[in-house]
Amino acid sequence: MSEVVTPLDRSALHAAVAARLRSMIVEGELAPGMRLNERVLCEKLDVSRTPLREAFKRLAGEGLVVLLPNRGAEVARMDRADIEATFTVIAALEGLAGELAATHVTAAELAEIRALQFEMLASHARRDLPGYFRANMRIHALICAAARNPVLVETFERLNTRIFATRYRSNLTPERWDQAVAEHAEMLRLLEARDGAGLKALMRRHVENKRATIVAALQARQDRAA
Amino acid sequence: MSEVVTPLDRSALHAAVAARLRSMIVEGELAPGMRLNERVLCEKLDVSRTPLREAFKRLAGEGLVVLLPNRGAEVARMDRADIEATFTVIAALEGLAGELAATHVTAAELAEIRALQFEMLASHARRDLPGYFRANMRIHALICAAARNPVLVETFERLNTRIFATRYRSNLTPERWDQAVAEHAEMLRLLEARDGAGLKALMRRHVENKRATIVAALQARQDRAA
DNA sequence: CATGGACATATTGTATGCAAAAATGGTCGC
DNA sequence: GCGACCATTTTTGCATACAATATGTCCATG
Repeated sequence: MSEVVTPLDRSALHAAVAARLRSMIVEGELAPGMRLNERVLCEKLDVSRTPLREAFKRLAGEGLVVLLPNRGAEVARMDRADIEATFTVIAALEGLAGELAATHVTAAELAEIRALQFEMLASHARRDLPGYFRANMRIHALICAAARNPVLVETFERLNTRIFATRYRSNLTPERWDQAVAEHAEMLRLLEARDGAGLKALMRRHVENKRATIVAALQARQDRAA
Repeated sequence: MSEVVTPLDRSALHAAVAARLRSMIVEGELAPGMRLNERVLCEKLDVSRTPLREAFKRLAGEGLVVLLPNRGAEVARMDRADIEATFTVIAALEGLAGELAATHVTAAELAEIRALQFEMLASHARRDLPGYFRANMRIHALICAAARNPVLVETFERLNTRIFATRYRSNLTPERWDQAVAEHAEMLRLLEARDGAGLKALMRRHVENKRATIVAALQARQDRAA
């Protein structure tokens, strides 16, 4: 196992450890279902067990980690049904975000979303999937922020974090990719038109389309395995 | 300050402490903004600092507690805007719950919701507000459960916990109370008719009406204070 | 009287020790 | 060869000790 990657901020160790673990989980370095061994992680992060255990509890509260009584902690597992259920809720939340953003979005935000839309088109043209997802993700986050509802932002982030790898590191067929780009163009148009109802419906559908793609891919993988 | 109320389950102390604190926060025994002094709570709950601090971190992950660097923890404060924002998200979530419940609700669940509706009518007739809220709350929880989406349930509970006291211990004008009861009758009718779209719209509106009532009450209180 | 600084106290944050529970491994019996 | 059982090791959970930070108090000074 590798050594300490980057030294942690020694003030507020538990928070720093939680942040590091969160990122390791999101990046897949700590895979779903993986057991979180205290001794190993203490050595790796160069901290004692106290802040590490406190970080576990924090992440358990966020739903990223599951605590097993007397058996420590593991990265939360997500089966197909969990992922589908999570996307369903996110679809509703993003629908709400779109609806509210249409009312509250500022000119500066709209300009930034336009810029990101072009970045996304560039990545699409280059078939640069990581670049595409980066711009895509920022557009979704910005629309959510433009809703001016901190609870919505927090809830969205919380759920989005859990399915981050699934959502933003999946494969896309050329058709589905084209469709997603077209949906984003329409999203931008509706946002510029301040059409809350339209944006709400589209964003919900957009996320539900993503859900369908992901679920189908997971189903196919499951079938291949069987 | 009072002594230990009920001894805690000594296995899984941190979880037991978290549960106890959660209930104390929801019941208002630990009010929003109140500082959580470790020594005091250790004595009161008869545990050492370790499980107590782990419980703090857990509740922070759930958003019930805020951690202040080097200054411990306090019960999360909720100003008028936070409460309003929370209701807005809950309204969307309950809308989704209604929509999905219309498809997935079982006959047994429907029967129980009918029974609770009658209980609620009884409490309303007696002007028994606590009894009314008890039945009311259980109906909302049951519809949410009937949606068959564990992520929705978890997210709903998480947000509902934060505004629990506000939502379920508020005052109601006779008119607003009558209106709420009427909305519940309509909710039941739409659920029986398996009208997902109708129930979605109604539940969202129902919660948004509640939001308006609460926000107006908070505003009035604020004005009086000024 | 307000203000600021030094000291004392209280509180929080991290590391470590100890006990209990779970995992491991090896031996025996079948 | 396989599985059950027991001893050993490992790991977790809680308590406590120690260090660092924040808070409160008192007095001196303007």
